[in-house]
Amino acid sequence: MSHDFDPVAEAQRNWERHGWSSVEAMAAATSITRAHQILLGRIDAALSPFGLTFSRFEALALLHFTKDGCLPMGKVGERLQVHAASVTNTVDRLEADSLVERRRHDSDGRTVLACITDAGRDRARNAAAALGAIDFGLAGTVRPDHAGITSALATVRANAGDFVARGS
Amino acid sequence: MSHDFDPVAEAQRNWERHGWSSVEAMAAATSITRAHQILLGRIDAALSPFGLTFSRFEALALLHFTKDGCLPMGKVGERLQVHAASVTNTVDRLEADSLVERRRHDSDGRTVLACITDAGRDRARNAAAALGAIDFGLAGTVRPDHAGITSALATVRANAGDFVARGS
DNA sequence: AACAAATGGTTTGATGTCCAAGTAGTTTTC
DNA sequence: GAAAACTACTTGGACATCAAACCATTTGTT
Repeated sequence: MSHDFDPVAEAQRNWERHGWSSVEAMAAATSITRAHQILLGRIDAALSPFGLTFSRFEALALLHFTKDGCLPMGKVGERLQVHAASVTNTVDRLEADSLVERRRHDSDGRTVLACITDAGRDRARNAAAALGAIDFGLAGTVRPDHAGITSALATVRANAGDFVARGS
Repeated sequence: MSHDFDPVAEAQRNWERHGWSSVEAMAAATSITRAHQILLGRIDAALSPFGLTFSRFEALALLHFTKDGCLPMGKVGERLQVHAASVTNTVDRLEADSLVERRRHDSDGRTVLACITDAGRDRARNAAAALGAIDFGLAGTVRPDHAGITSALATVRANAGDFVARGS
């Protein structure tokens, strides 16, 4: 499975050799891309026994965390940071599996609520346990690394407007 | 654009509240996913004027870096860490744009070589400059952060077999 | 030689993402 | 109160990815 070299280091050498700019940024971006690919592969593998993908799991968990298990489609996309069209797609599949159901909003006819079902809650709990068992694809790294990763990427997310960086 | 809260911190609170495990790993994984999403969006936006996506650019750059501009399809997938079917798709599009051309291998009839054209080299150089101009989507972060991100993710990649961790 | 196994690519089908456009339903404005 | 503007969601199109099935060419075995 392993290579004779580190792909990122190799890319760095090539960029330098050709005099291309922003080598450090390139390495960081490539690392993020690769890490994402690795994690997503492991996570989806852990979730497949439950008939879920990471996207669907995230939506399911989000609904599970809400007060009454419902959330307007738009809010789901906002929280998960995905396009509205993706939410439609995700909820379609979850609904086909009876893990979520669509309901009309009482006072606003435009709004569609996605509501988690009891089966959905069970599925979410079991899937979450499965993800915990593989440490979200990060098994093999030690705990301190988790915080290191999170904080190293915090600047990137803050810069994109994910949250307002505060003094504390 | 920014939210009232940090989505990652919010998720962390929810996981803790429900007693779900591996909270730190979840936060790290979520951060990686989100950072990837942010970067890919910016990178693809910077590349679209060139008619390229990040995938196509990566393939083009890889070929540009080789000795004679050619590489077997399989090697491309290996280096870029993508499925063979994705390479076929990517090269199809690059070829349609005359940035790459397929050639037969001299001694092995099974092998197909992807070779970058002169137009492909020009496009690669210009696109690389455009990516450098936006610091690979990391503009806004200061240089030291780049190395921090790269090293924080190195353990993840090493653990996945991207490279053999060495003493040095 | 002759047949079986392995290798290299492509094709097909299912997922997932985004964007752009379209359809309702709601609010604003004059 | 009717037209204009806005909001919420769905649909359709373009890409990218992976898995599995399928072909063609080599290589290995007997």
